[in-house]
Amino acid sequence: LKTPLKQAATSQLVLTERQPDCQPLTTPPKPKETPPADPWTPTSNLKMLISAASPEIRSREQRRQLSDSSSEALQTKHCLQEHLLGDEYEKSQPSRKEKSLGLLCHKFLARYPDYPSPSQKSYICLDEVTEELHVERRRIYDIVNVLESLHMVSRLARNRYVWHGRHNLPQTLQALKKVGEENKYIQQIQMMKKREYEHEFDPDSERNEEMASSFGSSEQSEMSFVELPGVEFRAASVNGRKYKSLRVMSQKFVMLFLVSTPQIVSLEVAAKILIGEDQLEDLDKSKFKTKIRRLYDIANVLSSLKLIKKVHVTEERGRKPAFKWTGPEVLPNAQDTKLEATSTTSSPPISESITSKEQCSKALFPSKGKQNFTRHSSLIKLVKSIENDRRKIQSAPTSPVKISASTYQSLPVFPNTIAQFPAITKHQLEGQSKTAEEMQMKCALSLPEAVPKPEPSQQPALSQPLGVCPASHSSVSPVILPHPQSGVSYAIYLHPSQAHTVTTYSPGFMLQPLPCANVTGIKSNNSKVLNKITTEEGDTQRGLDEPTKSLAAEERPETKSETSQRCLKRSQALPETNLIKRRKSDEESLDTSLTFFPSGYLIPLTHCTHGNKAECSTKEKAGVCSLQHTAYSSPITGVIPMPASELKTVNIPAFHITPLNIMLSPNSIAAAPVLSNSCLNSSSTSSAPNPSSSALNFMLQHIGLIPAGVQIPANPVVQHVPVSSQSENISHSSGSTNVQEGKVIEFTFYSPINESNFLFSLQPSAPKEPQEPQAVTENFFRTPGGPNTEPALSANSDGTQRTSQGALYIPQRKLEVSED
DNA sequence: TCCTCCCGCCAAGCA
DNA sequence: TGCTTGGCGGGAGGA
Repeated sequence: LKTPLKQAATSQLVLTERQPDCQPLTTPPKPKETPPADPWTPTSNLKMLISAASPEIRSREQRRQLSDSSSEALQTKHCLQEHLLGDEYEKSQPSRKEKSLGLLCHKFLARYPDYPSPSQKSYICLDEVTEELHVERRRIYDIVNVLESLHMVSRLARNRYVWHGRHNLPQTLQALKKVGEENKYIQQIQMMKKREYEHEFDPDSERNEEMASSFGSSEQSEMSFVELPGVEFRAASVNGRKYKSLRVMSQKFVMLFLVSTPQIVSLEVAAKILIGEDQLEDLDKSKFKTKIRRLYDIANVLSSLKLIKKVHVTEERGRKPAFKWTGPEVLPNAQDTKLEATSTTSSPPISESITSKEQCSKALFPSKGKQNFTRHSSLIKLVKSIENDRRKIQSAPTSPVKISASTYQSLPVFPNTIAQFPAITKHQLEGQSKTAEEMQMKCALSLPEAVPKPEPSQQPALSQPLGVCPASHSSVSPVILPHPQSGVSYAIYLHPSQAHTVTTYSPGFMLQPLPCANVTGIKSNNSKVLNKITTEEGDTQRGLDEPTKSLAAEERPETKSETSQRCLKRSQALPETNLIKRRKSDEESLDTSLTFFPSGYLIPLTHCTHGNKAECSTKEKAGVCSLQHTAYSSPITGVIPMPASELKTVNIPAFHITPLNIMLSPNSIAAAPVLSNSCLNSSSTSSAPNPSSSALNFMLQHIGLIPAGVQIPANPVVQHVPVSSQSENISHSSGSTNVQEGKVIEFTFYSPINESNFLFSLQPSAPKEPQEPQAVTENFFRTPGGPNTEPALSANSDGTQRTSQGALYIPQRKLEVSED
């Protein structure tokens, strides 16, 4: 940079030696590094000596100078510019992007035709390529390895490859798809997601370990390179490294796209699956990172080949990088190719052709497990008509939209698919006016969550192992509340934030996933299942969003029109889908079409045992198991769900109930039927005690719905809970809520004793007076006999007076309940 | 801060 | 033994 005059004058040769160093693509100059006092580096010194000693070398250098004169002039100019602009030099260097593997791959591919004439083979000489593209050999290997995995090139000899172009691509892709199916990548993806959710909730649970082991065992352990006949694999390192090579990884990566629907694979999932094939247990961060790095390498090349395209999948836990398959559609085993997959999997070959529909059902009904049920459309109609009959029996007000929405939300956790399940199944089975593509899309959209799902209607849901339920779906965290005095436990279903408070507050509390109903609304399901996919270009987004929208749109009207039916269906599935989906974004997603209204609620754990379909059907016969029995057998009962639209109206998002106030008096505990949570594992349909008014009253008193003195007559059949005349207490203690913003809250209440569901409507007895939010909350959770124990209440299980009598004014602002 | 991924070390394996 | 091949991870540019 600031060469001393002395040296500049010393040797023209040295100068010319240095000038080419300015070339960006050769050895970068390091002017700054040159110590001003000693510009003679050992290298230059040596070169000068050699040059001086050998005329031949000198003349060669001169020739090179001449040949490069033009570019040199430019470079000199460049150098001068650098001198002038100082650290501008660095900017003149090719940016990182310009050196990207993707761009390099583009350059590489541009050298060869996509479909070379078979008669004249193109050969690739690595030396030439590296020289012409001005890259390191190492980078070319990255490209060539991926191309090799697609049989677009094959290695001929050292330094020498043959270019096949895209001739073999269809065959290769088909082979890869086949192998991918054989390797059950779909299941692996599902398993992985499931595991992920479980892990999020319960990182050290045995279930996770089981899952991990099953995951590890289910996948192919030593899948090797998938070859095509005639395109043999002649890697330099045939053994050992072959199995870890970028080639194999690339093939697996492609397989993931080919087998999954939609053909979108996130890097995270891909990396985990690829690691899982080695050993999932040793999944450490560095390994994961390395895998991700390699996947980026592969993805870059595949992107250059226009086989995939980068997208982003927005999930509840953030934006994830993913890639979407944009390559040719691979028909599922349309024709049995003469492909030879050298996979060592023992999976039997797939003989039958798999239609997209079948894949769909495959994804939704994984073969393992007992969830492999579908409901025939006729059954759906049957259920519908039953439900209609029930509606007729019940008065119009008894088919509350709100409750329906809530019950609809009280969907299984598994939700996401379960939520759409009936619709999907219906579509699948009826297949009316739906194209196969649409079907596929639907399935696809539900795939991300397509863990093995139980069919709601056809089996006693409680027989479902708890472990199947991904607890982490729960939006409402069930908190097991052990009570030392009674030796029994309660489950409180809380919003995560509340749950957190609880755990913070009381170390004795323990967050434990329970098989409880998913209280999240369908929208949240949708939003999760139908991950919002955004491409960088944005075009794909439209395309992908559309099905999302359409599906969501399809769901919404149904929510109203077929709510009852869904309620029925889902209520039957509740026991096993008792996990309440946990979502951090619950509050944020209140603008969604449906959501639930979180609250704390004490539920004796007996619920999980008592509620089952058998009982339900019994009740149904008796005309008691109304559509509200969505809450049936589910601790969800305490959750007060509301459609988001309504929440919007009353600004409920801020409604929080601090669980710290949920205190049980020893007396009440003693009075309540409580079982240890081991009963949760029981699938027995053990008969509940005879309907007991004391139990019912206990519950009602505990949630502050009736004063301690009020007794509700026990009757398995619908009861009208007398409205307390003392309900003014709660209203008078309030202070801030605008009457116009008040809202009727309805919710179902399941009495494990009565085995009945009760529908409650809450209203302030004096709507003119604003209510104090805290008072409301307190009354919700106070122990019997406490002050202000009489909230206005009308409750019945047939709901006949529900809307007309009950109205609780929900405070507009956040309810903050101080510790009691 | 996290995502991306370039870069080059260095070991395995081949000629 | 030198060269080719490629696994691997540090760390830097970019978003």
